[in-house]
Amino acid sequence: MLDERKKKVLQAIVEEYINTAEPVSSNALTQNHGLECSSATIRNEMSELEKSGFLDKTHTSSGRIPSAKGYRYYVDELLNDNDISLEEIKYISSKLETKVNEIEDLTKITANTISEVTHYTTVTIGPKTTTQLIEEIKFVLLGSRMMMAVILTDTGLVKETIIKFDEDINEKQVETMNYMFNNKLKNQPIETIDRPLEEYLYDEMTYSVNVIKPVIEQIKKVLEEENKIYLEGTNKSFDLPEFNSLEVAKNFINILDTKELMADMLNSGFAEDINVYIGEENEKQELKDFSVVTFKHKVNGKDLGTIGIIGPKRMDYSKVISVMKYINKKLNNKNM
Amino acid sequence: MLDERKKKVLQAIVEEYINTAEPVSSNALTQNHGLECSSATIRNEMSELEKSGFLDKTHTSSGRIPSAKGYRYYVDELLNDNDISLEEIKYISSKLETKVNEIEDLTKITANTISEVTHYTTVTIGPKTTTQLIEEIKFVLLGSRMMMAVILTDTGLVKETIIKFDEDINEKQVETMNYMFNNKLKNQPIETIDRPLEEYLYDEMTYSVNVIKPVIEQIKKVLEEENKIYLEGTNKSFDLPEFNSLEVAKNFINILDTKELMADMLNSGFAEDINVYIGEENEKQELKDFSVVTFKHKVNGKDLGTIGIIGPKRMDYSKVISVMKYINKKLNNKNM
DNA sequence: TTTAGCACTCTTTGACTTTGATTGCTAACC
DNA sequence: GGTTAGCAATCAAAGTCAAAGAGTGCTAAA
Repeated sequence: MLDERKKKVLQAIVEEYINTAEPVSSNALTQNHGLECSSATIRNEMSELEKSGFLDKTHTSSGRIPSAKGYRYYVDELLNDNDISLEEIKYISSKLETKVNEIEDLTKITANTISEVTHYTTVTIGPKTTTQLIEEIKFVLLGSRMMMAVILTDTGLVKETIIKFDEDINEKQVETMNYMFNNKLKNQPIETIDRPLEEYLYDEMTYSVNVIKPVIEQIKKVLEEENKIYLEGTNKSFDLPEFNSLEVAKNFINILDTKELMADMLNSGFAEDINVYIGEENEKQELKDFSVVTFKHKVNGKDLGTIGIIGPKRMDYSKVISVMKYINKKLNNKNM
Repeated sequence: MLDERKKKVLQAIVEEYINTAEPVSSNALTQNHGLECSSATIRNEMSELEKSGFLDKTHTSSGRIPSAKGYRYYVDELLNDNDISLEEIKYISSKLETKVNEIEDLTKITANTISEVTHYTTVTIGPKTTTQLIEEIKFVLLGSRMMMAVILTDTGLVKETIIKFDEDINEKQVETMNYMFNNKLKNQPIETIDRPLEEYLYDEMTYSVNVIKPVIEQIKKVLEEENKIYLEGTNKSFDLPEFNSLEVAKNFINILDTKELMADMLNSGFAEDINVYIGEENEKQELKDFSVVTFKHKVNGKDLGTIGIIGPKRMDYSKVISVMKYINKKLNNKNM
């Protein structure tokens, strides 16, 4: 579709613009980009790339910037997905070797690492519990009117929640509950906690609705509720020149503050481990001036949640994708 | 110290400046502030208030703005701590009646309410665990090499943590642990988890260091580690005119992103329930251009943590303090 | 003690100019 | 035919300047 030299010019413009955040002039490309021709020739190429929609101009006499189509072509065809230094490899490795007890902590460390290496803001959400199986459920009495339910899923996720009662309960009751819930729920999908379970429990159990109802409700709630969103490196974005515009900065803060938007952003997306959304490719209108790269991270095939990088359209896609691919590889060798 | 009219003038200037964010002119005070005199008289008063250090000027021919001393005098002597409307009372009451199972949730709801009513950014930290007593500690086996420890303190705080082992453990061992830990730790301060406990356990117990060591370490860690910081309404601050300066906005984001700074900010402070720090009164240099109001919230005397409001020095202290006092009253009648 | 009047100060705004970077086009070159 | 030098045209950014407007401080009178 594009001849070799056009590809080179496009790549050079995208990379130069990613580096400098300034519209790229024909002159700037005559040095250090392996293009053995004059600025006039490059001007001709640029003009044609603009006609085909790969480049934009900010005004008639300005240099060129990549268009959405230009970025997309770069991401699909031109980027280097091994753009990672030895120092970065060492840093990432050491961070990922941190011993963690909870999946959430590994997700946080991973997100933090990505943010540190790429200097972009990351957003994190836990894995959807609704697709998982219940491996074990345990109840612990705390005091006389409070109980904790601990649920372990097949992917190693642990969720816990506190349940309060209006009447005293005793160890015996908790034990029975432990037995019956496990009996009915072990290795079952989460939807099982519903009518059938409720009826079974009412029939079989000796104690009252006052005890059973809050238990079922609270467990359902904690398993179905939206996962928490974590941010890393919000301030990093503010070092970028595009955030010198107050409007952009405000916009960005508003977006990060809207947790539902963030959750939708992270949960949408295709089956791919890594998805790139450039500007208007984002489903959400609010994100049209930003690019988002989402990364579903897994350990031994177990879904740990999704990490998103959110930054300017002029994002360093090579670096971001290289880092994610490397982390992906590393995590798959990790034993948890 | 200040005669009545000077107080009135100072109060009027502070309140006008809080409302408009513009330097206040002598003319602006002749209307709607109950000052029965001409602008010239007010100019004379303003001149004297400036000499005594209560007011500042941005330049020779500008109106006046309150100085740090001016704000302090206003907060100590002039503010109205019942500046709260019926709608606000209703809104706050309904929010606080939400049924919660965990202390953390109540803190979040309270912080969210404050942020909604005042339109400022709030920062939240949980109560210090180190001052609390252990009421109960329970261990739950999850699978064969994983255990959850649940710790209940005397103030009703529940902390849980996961512990992983390099060898299999069984229900019997967990039961013994339950017995022995409770035996030694019940109603004891958290410092008890230390040498004495360790030695006692090694002596008395049948199983190995491999099992006991991670348990003690992890419990210590979770009880001693800094509480998480939660932010509410970061974006709200960006509607204020002072955040139209990019420098201020960046600064603010950096501050909010520095969790240690936030933790220190919330943990410092006097025994008072409500503390006000205006500009340079803040211990931390970084906060010198902001004001912080901290609010230790309690239910029936039990410490639930600290909520901080962070905003411009031109903060609506009356509203903020009125809201906090009202919430304080409400929470003390709440039964948990 | 209060107030009217007025000169003085200083910011803000907008119009206008200059500077400099960059393009697009044309004509010559290989 | 593709490549390049040369040059006019374009436009943003920065600088200059004057006018407008808001507000004070001082003086003298009430």
